[in-house]
Amino acid sequence: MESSSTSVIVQALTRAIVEHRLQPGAKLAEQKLADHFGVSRTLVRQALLQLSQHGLIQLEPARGAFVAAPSVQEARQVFAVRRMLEAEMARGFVRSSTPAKLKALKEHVAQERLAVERGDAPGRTELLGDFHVRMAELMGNEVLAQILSQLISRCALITLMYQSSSAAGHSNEEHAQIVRALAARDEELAVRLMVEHLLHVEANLRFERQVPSADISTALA
Amino acid sequence: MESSSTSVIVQALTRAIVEHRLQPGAKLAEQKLADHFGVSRTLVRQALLQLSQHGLIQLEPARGAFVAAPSVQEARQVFAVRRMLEAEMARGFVRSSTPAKLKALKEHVAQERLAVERGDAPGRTELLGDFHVRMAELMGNEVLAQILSQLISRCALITLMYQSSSAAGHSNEEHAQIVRALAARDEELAVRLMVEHLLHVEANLRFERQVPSADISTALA
DNA sequence: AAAAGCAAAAGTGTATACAGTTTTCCGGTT
DNA sequence: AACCGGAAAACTGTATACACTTTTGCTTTT
Repeated sequence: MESSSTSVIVQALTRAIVEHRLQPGAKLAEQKLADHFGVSRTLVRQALLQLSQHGLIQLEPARGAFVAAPSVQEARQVFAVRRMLEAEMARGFVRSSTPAKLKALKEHVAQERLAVERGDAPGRTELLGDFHVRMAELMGNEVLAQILSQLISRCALITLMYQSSSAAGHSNEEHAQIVRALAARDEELAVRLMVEHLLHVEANLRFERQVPSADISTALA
Repeated sequence: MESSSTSVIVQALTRAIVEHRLQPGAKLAEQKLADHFGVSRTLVRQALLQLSQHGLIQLEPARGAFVAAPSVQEARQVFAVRRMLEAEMARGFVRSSTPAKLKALKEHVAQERLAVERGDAPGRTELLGDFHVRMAELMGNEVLAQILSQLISRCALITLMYQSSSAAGHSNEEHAQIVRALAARDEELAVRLMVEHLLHVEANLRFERQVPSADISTALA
């Protein structure tokens, strides 16, 4: 089993959603997607099923697939889980860190900085999220990395819905701080910085703001 | 979208795998499952795709679906993630606990005890796992509850593969201890007991033991 | 008798067909 | 002019069809 075509579609749609080229609430018609990717509805449906499990789209019976529009409550829950995982991830990273792993993280932060300075919004968002996934991967825990990867995709969608006043540079600086703490092998500092970083990101979201939504039922929800 | 039939199949197969009625490595032929559930292969394939994402089955291209046989490494990763999530879950539970929530947990532990005393192996395994999911649900974090639910299904499979010398009664007693700490609103104790509980469960697994596996490639892996 | 080879059977991967539901759009009514 | 109603179009949910791959089992060969 396992079709490579399906995962291509999943990745393409994930990028489109996370980069905000598909706005929350937008309808994803199966036939149109099938035409676009040059495959049958069968494969599109498999991809949509996966995306719904990742929390990026919502499936409504007999109505179809829509880009997810996470509620404030859901957004807070996602961030709460991220704090749980990533605090301990920082601790574990200190314990299993090597010069090579630290170098990889430092280089990633440098790339983030370039994207921020370049004003490259999509690349910036992707790199800022990937920092956290990269850490999980470097720790060698694939289970953690996969879960985190999905949570961070959802966060990207959330961040773009409740558009923060672009704290991108701030995030990049905090990543740099975290890496310094990891390099110093200061467990408690690394954990604290990570938790505070995630709290900052969440605090910068403007939950009061209503996003113009693609369909009425979402707007009135 | 969203077919109720698919989730029925997912649940039925999950139970069968977790209750060890399907042994690791066993082949899951699509047509046989389709006949058994009285549906077409289409729905079976949707279900298998979901189960593979839950880590309960493995899909091999053009060869089909097989009940997962988690490696020792994967088992340790799953437990590591559980410790991350559940330590902080215990802390959060103390902060948001109410008499009603505590009562629900106490009753659950009592049910576990009955199943242990009754010698009801499948019911016991399910209840011991559900304790952790129930906690997440009572905290009101659905994102956490869903992730934990999947991790615990994987743990049930792992536990049955690396069959521990039945520490079921021990687990039940530790659950009771945790609930007492939650009732006393002792955050640090609750967190410590939870982490130790998970370490005990993991420590009781006999990773050296090789499970008789259903097919050769798995056996030789 | 064991091994290699090949044809038939079984199984997976993708596309298509079809039934049932939802959405759209147009004409009639108030 | 706004609203309601119904037929047509579009779309989803499930089953089936078909091409291609893997497995099986028998036959042939060494």
